[in-house]
Amino acid sequence: MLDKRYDHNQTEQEIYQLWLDLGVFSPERQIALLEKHGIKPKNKTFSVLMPPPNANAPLHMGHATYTIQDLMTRYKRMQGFKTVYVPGTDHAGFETQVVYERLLKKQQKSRFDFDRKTLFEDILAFVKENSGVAIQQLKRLGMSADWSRLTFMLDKQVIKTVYDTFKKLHEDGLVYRDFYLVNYSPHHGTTFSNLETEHIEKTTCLYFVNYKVKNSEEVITVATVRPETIFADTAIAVNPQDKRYKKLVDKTVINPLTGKEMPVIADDAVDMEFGTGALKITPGHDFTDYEIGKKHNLEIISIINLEGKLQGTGTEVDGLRVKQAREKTVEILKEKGALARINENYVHNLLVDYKDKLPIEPMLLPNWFVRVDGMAQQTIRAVEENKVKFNKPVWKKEMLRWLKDIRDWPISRQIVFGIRIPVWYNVEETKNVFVTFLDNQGNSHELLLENALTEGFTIEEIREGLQKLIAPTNAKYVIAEELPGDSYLPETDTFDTWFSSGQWPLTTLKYPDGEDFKEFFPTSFMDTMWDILFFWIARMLMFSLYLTEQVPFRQVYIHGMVTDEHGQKMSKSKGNVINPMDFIEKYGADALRMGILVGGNTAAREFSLSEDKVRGYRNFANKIWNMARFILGMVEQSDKSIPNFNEAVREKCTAEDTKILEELAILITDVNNSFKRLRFTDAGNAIYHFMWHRLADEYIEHVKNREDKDVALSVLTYCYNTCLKLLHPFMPFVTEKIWENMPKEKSIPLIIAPWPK
RNA sequence: GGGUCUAUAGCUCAGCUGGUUAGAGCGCUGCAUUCACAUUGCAGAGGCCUCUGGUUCGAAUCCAGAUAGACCCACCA
Repeated sequence: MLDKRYDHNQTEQEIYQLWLDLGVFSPERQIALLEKHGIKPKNKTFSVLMPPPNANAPLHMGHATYTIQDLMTRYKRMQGFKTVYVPGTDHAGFETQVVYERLLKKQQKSRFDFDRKTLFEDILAFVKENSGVAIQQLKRLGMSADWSRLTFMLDKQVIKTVYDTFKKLHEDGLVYRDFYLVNYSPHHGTTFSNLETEHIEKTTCLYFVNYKVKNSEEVITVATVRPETIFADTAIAVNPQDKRYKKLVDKTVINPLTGKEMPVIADDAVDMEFGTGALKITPGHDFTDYEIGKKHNLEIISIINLEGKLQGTGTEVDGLRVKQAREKTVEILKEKGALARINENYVHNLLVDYKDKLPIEPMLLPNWFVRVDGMAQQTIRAVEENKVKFNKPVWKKEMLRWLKDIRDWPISRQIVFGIRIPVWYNVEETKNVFVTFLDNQGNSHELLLENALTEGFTIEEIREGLQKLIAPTNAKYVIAEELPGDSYLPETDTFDTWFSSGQWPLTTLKYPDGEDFKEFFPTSFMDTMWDILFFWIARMLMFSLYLTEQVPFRQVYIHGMVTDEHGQKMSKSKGNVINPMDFIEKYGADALRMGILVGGNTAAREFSLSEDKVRGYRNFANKIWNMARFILGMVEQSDKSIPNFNEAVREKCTAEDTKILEELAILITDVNNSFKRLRFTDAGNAIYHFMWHRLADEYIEHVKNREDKDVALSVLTYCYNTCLKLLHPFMPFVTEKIWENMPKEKSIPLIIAPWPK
């Protein structure tokens, strides 16, 4: 009846369709089906939220770890919990816009050719066009998610919740607007949070520049990698302990480029050991200098604009990009004889964005911030009190460390594809806002609103073609979802993606009034990788505690990164990237799932996945397939009167039978204990070993020689069917397919068959 | 600079609160094919458990140090 070899491709499609037809992923339907089969469900729920993959990108191997979530979901579902696995997709604002802009570039266009609204609609259409892929692939992995509950990050109800949260934060005085030195990427045209930046080592020139002391022959030499920012210098700082410079403190020096007088100040932040021990202070373009500048009340000068070009120096460097400006500035310094020397092999840590590793300019820009210390305190308490559990102590520690050191959260992003910050500026009251817009003819303008109005543009025309708006920090505004009146222009910044995804448990379950929220919140199990522990897990905890005073999930499972067979991170440049779909094609989703769940320890920081491993588990699928063939063949031969395993059969058992039954009982206990301890590898390994090396290699061989085949076959079928149940959460497809064909008492689908106790 | 983790077979890793002869998968070697399965079976080789000390009747396991590697956070111009 069954083919000699197990054909995963055909079976997996067929079985997934079977589950969809049953509707069993829906918790309501699950309960109805259980009752139909006369099984009493547990009076408890189990809920898991899927970390939303990017809607417009295909899955990568990291997503194969979603099988951890599906494993728990299936395990609990079989135990009779009312179970829901809620899927969703993310708009991934910044990432998606980057991808889309690359497409535009190929068409010789750029985002500056479109007004906000058009650009947003175009990107959304692009995402929608591609958004089926990720979901199709999740289905191929076997995710038993309730697709009727699918949430997209830009769904109406999500935006509604995000806006409500923003309003509440504002009412509670936790939102503020401030000029602040932020991580600005001239390349991407947006601000980043500290979490979105990193440092890379780079060899550059370290320039030693002389600053003359006023009314004296003396000079102070300063070491810098950024001579172009000398135009914005407002002081020289030395360490108060530094004897070399003691007599120069409070003296005045002359800026070699601008000729401006600036003070020499003393500050502990200066490292005597570094360079010359004297530090030039540029509060407008450096984070340390900004702090020092504020402390000493220094003027803050900004000479780099949003395109990364210099402006306002009154010299030939104006209009040059930072790199060229630096070369030009060095020339000028040389001409003026202010350049002492250059160290050309200086290695320093350059601040870059996480995406393209391009330089970040610290820029003084008005930004929206969320005051987070209160929420952080609340979260620290919840974590310390173990309201939320982590699978390893290290993650709890990491979480607390980050929360205790948290800074206010800049939530503005200057990208279009996201949820717009629902703020409107009354431009009759505040006219000194800076606007970039396309007029009726599609020509671009970049100027002060006042001037635009004088030039004859109407507010409406500007609003329609608006690309970017920068309002001063004291601008009057109202919070509203829709245009509040004719004299208003919208804030053009969008929320940081993590501002909306941080509310994922609330938005997917339809906080505050939805049925799902009442029934399934707090959720039971949250699985993700450690790279977004702060980005996402921390933010979800903070938002949920702030809004509901409850943690959003009771158990956090942090899994490691999937690496190649040598423990190397998969990356395009290394050429070792494996597409999960290739493995599914070749070896089946069941085999890939086993490769992830059992082939390595998912809780380790990294775990390797090799083709050999997955092939091995494909072989295992075939092995259990053939065990079924053997059993079915025997049943057919033996005049079809194999008794179900019961007390009568048990009385006739031989020593071998009793032994295998005892071992099965131990297996069940072990597997349940392993699940309790979230040690999936142990559970899977135990089942694998028992089925292959005990049941197949030994017991089946024994059965072949038995006189009382009825008894032996009854025991064998019982053991085998029990193993199918245990294995189902790991290898759902092949087990369900075999289950359909096995002799058994009840014809309940394996996916909801009662879990062995 | 602050913090964390790892080191066990050729490879990838288990080995949990110390306790017989240190385990698995893959790979390797030899043998077996009208048998449910060659996507198989049987047999086998292969380990100073990184090093040095310490605690202990007993250490892969606990402690200290060394060496090597990985990561997180912060960042010095």
